[in-house]
Amino acid sequence: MADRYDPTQAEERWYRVWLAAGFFRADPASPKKPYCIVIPPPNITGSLHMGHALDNTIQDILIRWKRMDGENALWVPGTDHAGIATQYVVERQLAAEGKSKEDLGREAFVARTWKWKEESGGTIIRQLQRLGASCDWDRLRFTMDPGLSRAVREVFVRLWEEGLLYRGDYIVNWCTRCQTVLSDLEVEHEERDAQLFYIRYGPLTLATVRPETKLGDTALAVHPRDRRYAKYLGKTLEIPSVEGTIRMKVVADQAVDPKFGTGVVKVTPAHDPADFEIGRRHGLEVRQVIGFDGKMNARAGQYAGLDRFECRGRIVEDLERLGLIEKIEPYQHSVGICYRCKTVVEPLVSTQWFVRTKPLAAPAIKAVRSGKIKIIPRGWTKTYYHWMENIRDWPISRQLWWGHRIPAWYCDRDGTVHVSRTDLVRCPECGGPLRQDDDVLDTWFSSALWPFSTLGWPKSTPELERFYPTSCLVTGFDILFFWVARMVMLGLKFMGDVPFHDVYLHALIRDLEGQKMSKVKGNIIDPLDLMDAYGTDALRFTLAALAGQGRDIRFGEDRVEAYRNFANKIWNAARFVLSNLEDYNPAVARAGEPALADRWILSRLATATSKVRKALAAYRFNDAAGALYQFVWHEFCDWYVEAAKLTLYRSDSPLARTRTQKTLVEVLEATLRLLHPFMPFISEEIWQRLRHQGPTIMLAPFPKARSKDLDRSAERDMAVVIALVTAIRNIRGEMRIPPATTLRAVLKPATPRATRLLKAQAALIQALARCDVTVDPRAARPAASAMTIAEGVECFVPLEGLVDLEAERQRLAKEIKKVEEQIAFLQGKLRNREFKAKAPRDVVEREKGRLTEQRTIREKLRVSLGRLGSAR
RNA sequence: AGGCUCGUAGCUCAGUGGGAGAGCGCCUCUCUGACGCAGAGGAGGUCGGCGGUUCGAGACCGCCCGAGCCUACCA
Repeated sequence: MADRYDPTQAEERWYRVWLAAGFFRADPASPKKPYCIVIPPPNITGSLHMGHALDNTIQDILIRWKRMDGENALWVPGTDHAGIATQYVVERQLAAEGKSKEDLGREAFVARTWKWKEESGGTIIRQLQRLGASCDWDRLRFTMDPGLSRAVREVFVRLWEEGLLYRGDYIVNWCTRCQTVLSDLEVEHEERDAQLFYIRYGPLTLATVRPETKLGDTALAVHPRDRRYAKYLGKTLEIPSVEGTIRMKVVADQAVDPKFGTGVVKVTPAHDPADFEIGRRHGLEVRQVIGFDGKMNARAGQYAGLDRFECRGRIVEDLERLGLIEKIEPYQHSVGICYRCKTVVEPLVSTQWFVRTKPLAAPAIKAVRSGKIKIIPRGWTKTYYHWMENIRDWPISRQLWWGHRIPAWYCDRDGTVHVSRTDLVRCPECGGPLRQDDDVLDTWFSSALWPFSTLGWPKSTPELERFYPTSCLVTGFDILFFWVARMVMLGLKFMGDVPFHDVYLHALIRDLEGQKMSKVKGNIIDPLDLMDAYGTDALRFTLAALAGQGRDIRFGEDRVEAYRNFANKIWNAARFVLSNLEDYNPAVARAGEPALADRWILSRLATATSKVRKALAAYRFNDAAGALYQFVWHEFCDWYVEAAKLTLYRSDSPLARTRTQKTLVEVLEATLRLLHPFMPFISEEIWQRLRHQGPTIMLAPFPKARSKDLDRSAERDMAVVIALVTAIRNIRGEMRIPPATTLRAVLKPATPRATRLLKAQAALIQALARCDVTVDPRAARPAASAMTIAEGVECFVPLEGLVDLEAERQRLAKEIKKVEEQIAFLQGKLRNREFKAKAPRDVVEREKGRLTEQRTIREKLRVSLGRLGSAR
């Protein structure tokens, strides 16, 4: 074995083996308890970023854990057709060839996009495999597969039949670049500096940030109880303006805030969501002056053809010239921008399909309230309720070509609308020609069906029967509304049951400055680079260790390096074990009585095992990773392996040697199984070199903590040994005595039990602390020696000729100071009568014990210091 | 505007009512026979601030300051 772990070849090799052997496959016919996760389908345009790496590492940890634990684990993989993003990519390709999608026509464009998907859409799947994802790849799904498309149609038709779907003219968020409608969720908001223009409207003045929309004004509005303007209510005013004299009616509406600006607003139903509502309430005309291209249209008269923002400047100039601008104030407000291309969204009225969400939301709220769905961490439930309770209808049509085309047909002859599971050609009413709706459905519409469409719905399949509802959904909190909430609504609606029992929402990964990673900022950390540099296992372990955090993970590469070192540590521990096994005979080992160190490490392993299990069950991946790290490095490697060297190299008892070999192998093997969900590759690589049962660690049982291994007395005794070794090392370190110098240590135990223990473990202490040990309950302090107390045992280290005794004086003074701080603290606590009266008795007793202990230590240290002084 | 989250060692973060922790970084020593991607030792913290509850608060409550996120029809 090499002295360093090299991940590159092991990873590729094992993944190929696993895949070929079909270890990832789940069988719906298996009688084992089902455990199912459906992957949040990545976009086909995507390539693996840190968010995917985190999300999928967590899922793989869960799936591998459950699979090892004997459950029928199914992880369904797939990709998402990502309407806007994919169409954008192909349009850009066309543009490079000097063509537009219109040049190709719809059919050819869609064909071309399919071709692009076949060629480039699989990148992220290969990258997930690189990450070690143990998905059942035979079940790879795509949102536009025939089966899933059928599900989309079925849902659309049934919603229509039940009146949960409607088509209407509404003000929507329009992206003038993407040329499509956006749902509220797809609009981001950004605080921007702007100007607030105070414009004279006849006898009134009003404030606006969008003077260009004044051309579309169809009324003025004030608050109904605003006395200042009561006399104008219902009147129509003649107003001189840039377009000449215009006539405006003054209406009263609750939506107007009398305290803002002048308390008067201009109403532009065609270009402002609030105004649209006001317009509806008062039957106002919708006068559109900005086109879907973001330019002023013919109704804008002299301004026609100008870009909306250019027009703003021009109108302000013209108003100023006419003396109609009263003042301009600097103003900050939030602007809606397209989440894809960051273009400022234009509210526009158009005909769209909507889902009535209120009836769907009610059961979705109940599912969480009743505990049928558990959201982890808990804090997100509140956010979920708030959104669900204030839910608004969902516009689902998108003006794109790439996606599920809306299954609605219009008859121009009789004006009827037909929604159908099968394609229609002739009008069922009049036999006239039909034209299919041009739009496609929001990508999230098909994603919302993912947990059941991937399992075969609307067909009834063994998979659905077995795995629905799925067990857990793992995703980022940023798509709680986009995706999670909608899956819950549609799952309940069409399956009659929740889509999953647990939702684990993880944090978002940012850079060390807390900035979101983005190509524009150039602060992207590519998980593939990290895997190249440090190995997949190191990256996975890092992500698990960071997963416990709140909303952000500030990601620094040095953390990955640290866990690469951890992988190497495991590798070398295994190397140590394997290199000491040539003569190992398990049959002989069974006869050996375990020594203290053996009992101790087995007990620690049992503790680590239950910690890991508990942490995984609670989705506390950081705790699980921490427990593993602590155990492997600071218990197994730091102490047990070092202790093993004594019996392996220096003991003359063959039985002791075999027994140590047995412990080493057993602990290592179990540790590898514990590590496997986190570090699949290195664990398999080492496990295969050990004696093992079964073809792969993937299917070996996940360790259970055996209560017979929990050994309180071994832990207590080993704590004494460790404390003494550490104390002696401390003296060596503080006194600057080189490690090569063998010290002498005189141990003076205070009880017969301790005496027996120390006599039995003298050789171990000796080896670990590099010193010659004498155990003597009646020992007198040797002259010119350092002294310390650990676990009640006095320990003298003669320093004659080794160091300047002044250094020891200082060291002792430092220790005394520490002890005195403790004493003062404990005394203060115990002097408090209320503490003694009200605190639980065991707490009081513990503190009393500590106080006497610290006092004893202080006295001994003082005596030591005094002797040193007089020794001079 | 409302809601939520966070403020603990130089950095990144654990710590969900009883003796302030980890990783990295830093300082000293070590070429010890698994590992220098290592070993041993060490320095470093008024737990954002102020009040309150409690025998006891980094943890619970209130207010304040600071950072961030989400929701909203602030023209």
